[in-house]
Amino acid sequence: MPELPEVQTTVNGLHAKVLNRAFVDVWSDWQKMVKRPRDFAQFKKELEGKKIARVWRRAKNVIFELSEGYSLLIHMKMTGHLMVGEWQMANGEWQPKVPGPLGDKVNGFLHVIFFLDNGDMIALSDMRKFAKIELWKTEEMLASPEFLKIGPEPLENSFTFEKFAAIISKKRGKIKQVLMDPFVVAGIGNIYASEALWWAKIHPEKRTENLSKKELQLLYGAIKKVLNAGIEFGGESFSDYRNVDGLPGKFGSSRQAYKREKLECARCGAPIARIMFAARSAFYCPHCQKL
DNA sequence: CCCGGCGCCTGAGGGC
DNA sequence: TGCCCTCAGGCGCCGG
Repeated sequence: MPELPEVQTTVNGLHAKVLNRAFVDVWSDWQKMVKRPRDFAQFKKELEGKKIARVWRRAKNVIFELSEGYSLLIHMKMTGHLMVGEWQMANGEWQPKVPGPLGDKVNGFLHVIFFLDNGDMIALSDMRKFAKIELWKTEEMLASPEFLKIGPEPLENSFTFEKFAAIISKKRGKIKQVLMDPFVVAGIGNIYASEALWWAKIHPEKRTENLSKKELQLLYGAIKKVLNAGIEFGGESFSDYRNVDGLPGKFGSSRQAYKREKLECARCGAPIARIMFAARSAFYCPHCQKL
């Protein structure tokens, strides 16, 4: 489940490996992942020959800035991950040319492969096929309503405490749910929301209107802390996430709450609890995270 | 506006 | 061994 740190790790890896390469072909066995243009043949035709000038991230979207004013946007959703390497078709399946992590079972759900002009390939593995691919004119993408309404980037300097507090004060609801809203803050998902609330000692169901300024300050710092740690460790691979080399991230070693149900809280020793709301599980310490 | 719930998908893991 | 159920959850969308 790639969230901001996982997407950033992917972007960093892509940027290092595919800069200045041009797309020469695309293969897919699940063409409906391509949402724009809806027609796959048209998508392929428009993409071919475009050169990668930059790879960047907005919220959880991986964006390839291309030549001729185009951008290729990929959202990996739940189980998607992008890898760079070389694969070949054998017995009706794509196999990595060189044995190694790319051949791991987790990496084997290849549904889209982009072929580059140096023989390298960018492969999208996505077990659950939720990923979304869109080819835009960059200007249209940047001006699109869905892009404009994305919330601030929590790791940018412009994301000040004042801005964060102002946004939260406008939203009513349970803090964890509000944090995960991509229009409130970009890129925080289930894992990092639970982690940030643990560090800030705030109960995930605490309502935003009941948060003190002190709590908001702690939460603001905790968000930056856990996201930066996530990037530093190359992401979290509790589920299917892998980096561009097909390898798992190492954030798991510093997880304090997520998926630690019944294990001891590192701060007070009480067992971590799990509750469900908004169709999602939240993990927290019932002793030191206050409502 | 707020909230909940479903759809999109499929594999892992538990109960029986 | 195998079948059925639940769970995993980003995000758009719909409806009360």
